[in-house]
Amino acid sequence: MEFNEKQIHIFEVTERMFAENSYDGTSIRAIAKEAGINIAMISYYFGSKEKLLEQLLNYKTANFTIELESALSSSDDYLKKVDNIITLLVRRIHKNRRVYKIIHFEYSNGNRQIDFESYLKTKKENYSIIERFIKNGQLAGVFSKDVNIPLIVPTVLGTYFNFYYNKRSYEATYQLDPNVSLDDFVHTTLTDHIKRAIKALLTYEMPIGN
Amino acid sequence: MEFNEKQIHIFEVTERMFAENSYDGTSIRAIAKEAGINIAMISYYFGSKEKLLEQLLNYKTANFTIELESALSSSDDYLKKVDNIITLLVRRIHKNRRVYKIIHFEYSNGNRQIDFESYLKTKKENYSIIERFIKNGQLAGVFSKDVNIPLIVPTVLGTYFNFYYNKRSYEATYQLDPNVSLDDFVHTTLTDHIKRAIKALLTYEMPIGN
DNA sequence: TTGTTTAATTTAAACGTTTGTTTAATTTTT
DNA sequence: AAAAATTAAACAAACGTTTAAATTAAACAA
Repeated sequence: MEFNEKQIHIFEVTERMFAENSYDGTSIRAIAKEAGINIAMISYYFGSKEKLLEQLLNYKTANFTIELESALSSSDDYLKKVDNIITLLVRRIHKNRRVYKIIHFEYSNGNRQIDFESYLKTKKENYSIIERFIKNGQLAGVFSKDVNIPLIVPTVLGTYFNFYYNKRSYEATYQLDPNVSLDDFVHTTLTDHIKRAIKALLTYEMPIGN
Repeated sequence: MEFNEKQIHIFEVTERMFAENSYDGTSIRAIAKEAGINIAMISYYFGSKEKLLEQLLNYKTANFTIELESALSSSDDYLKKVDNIITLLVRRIHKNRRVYKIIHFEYSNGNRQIDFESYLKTKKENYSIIERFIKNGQLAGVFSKDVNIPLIVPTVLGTYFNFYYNKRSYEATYQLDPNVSLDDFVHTTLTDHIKRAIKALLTYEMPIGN
């Protein structure tokens, strides 16, 4: 799919508004006003509001084949490669947090039918790369053998999004340093925590009796 | 706040519909139809749709003071207590996953003003209990000293919710055993994974050079 | 370059529905 | 007889979508 500048601008505005106020909480009039266009342009360009959502999701997730391969082809050791992967993952989900939020709330419901095959395909490919890396690490004796591999990425992404979705109460509970921006916190403290958790998980050997 | 049977029934219906179709995606007519009542009853009982949301959240989160104390006062060792806490946490969030989803979307937006002080207070109390437990474990030499304590619960909850919010693509990617119910999977495989991750994180000592 | 024609874009206005809320009358309970 | 609960009907406002006219851009022949 090719989109012109105006369509991409509508995508940017729509992504922000859908993420903040949900699909049904955002009227096409509000989108048009924010984007500086006439409401009829949305039907003209995308056909309907629902098709706008579908094309938005496919456009925004089209480049989700992250550079995992290059991160894994370095000469670093296994634990350093884990760090590299997590740095990449957190950077991507933080950059794309809004479209992820839309997916979590509008697509995860089975009740919306969206053509989203390309997203699922990319997800499978990314998982295969990570799975192979971990299995190699297990064969090399670095990683523990009884790890639930499919649940590792959910732990990485979940930690980030649970922080993001609870930012409001998180700030109230822990009084974050107001001089540290969200971006800084995510790419330092939060990323370090996730790196630590995953490296620990991958190298953990159950104490006897468990 | 005291609510009669009819109000509680409306809460149950509303919770499910708000979680599935969002606040703005659920009309009070749809709620009334599903609950078998007249639409005017919602204004009569709750004042407005927005006040229904507020009272729903407060009602559904009123009992979030989980039995952490009892789980920590047992004679189990520290690692077994971690297991106990996680079992409790996962049970609670799974049981209350719908209201959590509403909170994640409708409240995490700063733009909705809901009186939710009691929820924040409970959260702080629960965190204090967990913080004290971990610090005791650190003093006892069981837990590592350089753990980010405020981010531990986000990792527990986040793993669960990332699975829940991506269930649709998760199933497509990993072909879950269709004979294992969601409840079973959560309380066995998923809970075990989280237990392992947190115990590993709490006992992990960074290799030299990191 | 010109003027002319065709296509693409943009607009304001209107369409029928659905929205949350309120009213006033009715029924049920106390 | 008084209070509480329930109902159908109506309200204006907002919704997604479509229409037909107006404007702009592109293509083309001279």
